[in-house]
Amino acid sequence: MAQGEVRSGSAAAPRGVDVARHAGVSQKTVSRVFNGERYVSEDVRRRVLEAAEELGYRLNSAARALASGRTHSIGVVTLGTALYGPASLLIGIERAARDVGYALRVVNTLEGDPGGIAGAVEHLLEQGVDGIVVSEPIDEGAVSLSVDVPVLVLGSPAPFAGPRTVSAGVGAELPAREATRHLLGLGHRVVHHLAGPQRWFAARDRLAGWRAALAERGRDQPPVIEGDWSAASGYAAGHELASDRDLTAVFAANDDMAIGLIRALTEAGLRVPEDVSVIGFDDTPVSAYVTPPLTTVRQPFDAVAREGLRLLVHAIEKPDTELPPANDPPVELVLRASTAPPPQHRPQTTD
Amino acid sequence: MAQGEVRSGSAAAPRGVDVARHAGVSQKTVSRVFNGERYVSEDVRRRVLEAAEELGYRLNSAARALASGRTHSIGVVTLGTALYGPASLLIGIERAARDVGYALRVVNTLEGDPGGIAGAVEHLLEQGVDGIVVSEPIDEGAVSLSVDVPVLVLGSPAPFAGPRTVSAGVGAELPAREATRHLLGLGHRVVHHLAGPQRWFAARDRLAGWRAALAERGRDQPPVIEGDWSAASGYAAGHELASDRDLTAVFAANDDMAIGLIRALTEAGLRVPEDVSVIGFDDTPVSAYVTPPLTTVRQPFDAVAREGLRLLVHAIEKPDTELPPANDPPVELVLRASTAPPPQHRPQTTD
DNA sequence: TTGAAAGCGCTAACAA
DNA sequence: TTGTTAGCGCTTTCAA
Repeated sequence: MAQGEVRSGSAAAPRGVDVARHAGVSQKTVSRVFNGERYVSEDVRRRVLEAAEELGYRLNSAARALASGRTHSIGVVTLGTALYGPASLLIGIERAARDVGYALRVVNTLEGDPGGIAGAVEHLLEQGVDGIVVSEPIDEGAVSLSVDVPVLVLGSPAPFAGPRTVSAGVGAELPAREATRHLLGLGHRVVHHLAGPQRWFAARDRLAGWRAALAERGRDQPPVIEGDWSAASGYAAGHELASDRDLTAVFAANDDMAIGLIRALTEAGLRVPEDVSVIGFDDTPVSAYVTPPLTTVRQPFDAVAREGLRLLVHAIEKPDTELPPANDPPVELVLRASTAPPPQHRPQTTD
Repeated sequence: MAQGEVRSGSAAAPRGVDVARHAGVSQKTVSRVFNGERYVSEDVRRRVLEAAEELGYRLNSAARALASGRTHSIGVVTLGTALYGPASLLIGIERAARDVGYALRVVNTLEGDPGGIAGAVEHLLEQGVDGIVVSEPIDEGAVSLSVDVPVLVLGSPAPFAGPRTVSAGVGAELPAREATRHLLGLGHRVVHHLAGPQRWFAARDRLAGWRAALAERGRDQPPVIEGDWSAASGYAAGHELASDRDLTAVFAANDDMAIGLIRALTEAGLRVPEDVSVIGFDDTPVSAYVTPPLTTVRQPFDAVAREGLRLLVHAIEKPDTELPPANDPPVELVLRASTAPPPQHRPQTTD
């Protein structure tokens, strides 16, 4: 194993003045160099950089923040991060933030946390951030916040009204509708929905898309079963649904639930997709490799995060100019083996 | 939808002196109240709190950090966070950190990033952190860092030597050995290993455990196949392994690869567990619901994070006292349906 | 193109 | 128990 060595700092950290003295310039000039300001001669810049290197100088971000009022950091409120969606969004946000020179502060609010999202936002505000991202929010009723920085809401139309609130990745309804249409197009007369927890806006959108697809074909809407995103809840739902003689197709609000659902159906003696078709949502990395490989909806998490951050940074850095046009990245239906036409031998009524 | 309202800040944020004036005390007293210091009369405390509430006062953490030299925040370097393990660790870290009053700054270093872990650490140091967590590091050769804060390395024996380096969750070898033993105990003569990427220390530990289990029984070690943690890589490996007539058991270094592997074996006409037993590692939330439900090793990510943070915070706050004894939380073998005795009909040689 | 001076809002050290 | 004073290391403003 390659061992790295860590030089533990001994004396106090060098400051800008130390570098300045070393380079024979003023402290302000050091500041100029490190902020990439204009009006620094090439010679001076080089000398400052050398001196800084030699002393192991690092800008002190606390001092910088205090003097400038800007922290160059963005706070993220995320829920249930171990879920594939939120985790993927977080990665995308970090990436995009770093690319534009912002650091990330993270607060993870699990459902049921005292204070909820509002508390998490408050916490971030105390830490000092130039902007806030609320990733995949849930409905916590009326929330009143005193926020003086721009807020980006990811994965739902902004649940907080506010002059400096932007959003991205709000397009879950349409793909949910398409997923349902896909099943309908295969010939299924009824499509059941295994919904996500309805406090999540993302879950509501999917439910709405499903309803819309059924409505446009004039189909009945069977009762909705609500899960909690977990495979375990999908499994429980599957046991319930398996007793329904009319069951031929289910649209699950995420892949994990779809996987649990399929397991339960399999245990009940139903084959997927021969007896029952199942479609998921998210396209997690394992979804293509479960049995049967899951037909699902792929979400462009990275693109959503990047797009959202673009808007947020604009709102931070050019507060008085208009927002650039939003272009939500496209969501994609991924056809695999868990969906098929309904079984022939089942009784079929006419329209 | 319940709409929250956001009161956008208008004037400049109130400062400690403003609160002080309002409450008729000195600024220092306000500071005392907000830091929970002793020697503040109940009456004064109440007045200060009321004034602060009224003005919407919030401590300015940049000023605090500048004056005190402490940021009350911890930086996390994490790799490929969408993986279940790292994502779970991150949640645990955030939780544990918040519980002890620390905020979190996150840098996500993907494999192949310029600068790698060292660059990420440097980045955190610039932001100002009181301690650093390196979660599930990979081997990037000799790394030389000038770090003057304590470092916690999660999931591997510290790859950075250093006076203020602690570690937790380093026990992957033993459970890997037990997983292999389980297969051996079932009667399998050979256990193959589908390894994780060997730059990850976590993957090396699992490989070592597998080797150790085979060695203690004097069994041959078949060639190791190396994946990249993904189900896709497990699938590719499965196609390779399926042609091996002797294949009856595989220990995969994580659940995702195990799932891909099973898919490939299934496609090759091999049944799991009747023909081939497969055991995974991690116990992701879907592992119990794939077909067949996966026998695996459950990692106590939350406990590991909590334990590690306990050590880190000790190193931060009491740098001169001895570390409390480490107690790595236990890892647990979860028996499900993907493992069974080897097929009877296969030719069996004697020991 | 460079520099000097004046804070940013807090905590530390000391006094009262 | 409370207050006073002096920085923390930068950026801002203004002057040279």
